[in-house]
Amino acid sequence: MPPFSADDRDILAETSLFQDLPPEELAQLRASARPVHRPRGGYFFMQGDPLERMYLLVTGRIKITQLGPDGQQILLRALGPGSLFGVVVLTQAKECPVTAEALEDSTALSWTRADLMDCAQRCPTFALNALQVMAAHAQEFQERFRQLATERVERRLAHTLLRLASQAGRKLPEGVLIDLPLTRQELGEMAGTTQYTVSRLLTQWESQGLIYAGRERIIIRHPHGLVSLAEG
Amino acid sequence: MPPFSADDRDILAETSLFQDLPPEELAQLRASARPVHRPRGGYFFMQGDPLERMYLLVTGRIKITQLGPDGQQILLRALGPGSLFGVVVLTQAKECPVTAEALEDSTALSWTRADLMDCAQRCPTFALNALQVMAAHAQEFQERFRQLATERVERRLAHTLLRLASQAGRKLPEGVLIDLPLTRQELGEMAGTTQYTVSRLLTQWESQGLIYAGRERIIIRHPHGLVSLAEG
DNA sequence: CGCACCTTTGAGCTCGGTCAAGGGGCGTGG
DNA sequence: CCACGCCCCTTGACCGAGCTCAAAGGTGCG
Repeated sequence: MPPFSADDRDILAETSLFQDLPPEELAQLRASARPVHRPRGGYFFMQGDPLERMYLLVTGRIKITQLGPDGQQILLRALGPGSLFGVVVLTQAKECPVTAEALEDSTALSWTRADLMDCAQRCPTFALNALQVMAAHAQEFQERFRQLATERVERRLAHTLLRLASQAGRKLPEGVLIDLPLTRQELGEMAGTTQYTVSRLLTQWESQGLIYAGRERIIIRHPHGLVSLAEG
Repeated sequence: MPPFSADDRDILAETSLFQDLPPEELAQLRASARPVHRPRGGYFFMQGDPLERMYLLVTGRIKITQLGPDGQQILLRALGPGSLFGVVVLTQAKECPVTAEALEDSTALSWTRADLMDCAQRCPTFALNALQVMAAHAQEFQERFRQLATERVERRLAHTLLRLASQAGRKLPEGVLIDLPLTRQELGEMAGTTQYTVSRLLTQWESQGLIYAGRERIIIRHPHGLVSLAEG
């Protein structure tokens, strides 16, 4: 079996980290990619593991979580096909700072630190792309930090839903489906609140016709309504 | 007047972004550096400005703040000599996402995006260094995001003081001075709380002998005491 | 000396976290 | 196909950490 299919080629070409690379570098990266599969509930890596690989999700859904010293968990990101994770391997960090768990059966391509660092050494474009990716993360978390510090739960949850919709939204006749199987608990871990508060807010918004709230399934019926909640 | 002194040379060599660069690149960077001065209360850049320059603080103190859509401000970082700011100019972002204000009379060296990008194109080491810097930011804010989402005010403020001490601490016979003129208000904006709560906690800690709390001046007498508060 | 701003302290209140209980959907195994 | 059980979700009641508002010292600078 070849290590990748025609689909994988598309995925590499569509990933911002690999934009504008010379063909020989792309070929090299394709050759050094290793496919990895994890069943639902499996881990690509766990917080504290030695940091060895970067991943590009091909199929499935995963979540990135971080555990506090007292066991409180937060959900940093929930990702679908085409998303990178473990980008931190491009730095000199020794341990995984987060955990990557499959929400569904998932497959990813993966590269070792050495492969990527070699590429970065040879190809400034790659290093600069990586810089963009890192900077986007830093920006996102700065922004979420501000929201958490200054905004009420209702707004934060509205922002969370809108962000999820923009990252993993699928257009349906009824509205935009958030195409990730997230529980109330997990939404709470993203927005910085509890499952109970999430449940109450979603129920309220559903009764106002803003959303449809099902089991691990949310459809946003009136995005502009949510936006006005999120912005005040 | 020459554009930089012997001190400036030391500063470049000591900055992680410029580590391990070939001598000709370093020389080029020294040549393209532009000194900038701001009085207390002045701005190096403001949120929303066109993003043009990166800065390296040579003397003085500055704070990096972000303004929410409703005018709520948070303080992201407070920096002393040797610190970089405006690193985001290395990306393709068009606007400053934050404001940099001088807490004291301050001077910095600055470079344009073009100068830096040229350097990154020629020199992979520079691009990789930049990647480390960005990654460190992303990590820090991920961590602070988790703290804000999961920890009580008391712990967050303890963490904030310890972080400030590690970044801008000066050893004194009585303890570690946080060498930044921060008000209770500003500490609150860093820890995600109000000036009132900060004041109450500092008073309490002072009465326990953990710290000395003066006007825009804090000395940590028993770091390990604060650590045990911060960690539980 | 006076003013601006930093800091403290008290009183009251509210958002949202905690705890407890119960309903419901889905998958699995019989 | 049905039944069981696990997990997800909802709802109510309570309550407490910390925010808000108000007022009154301090402190340094012009």
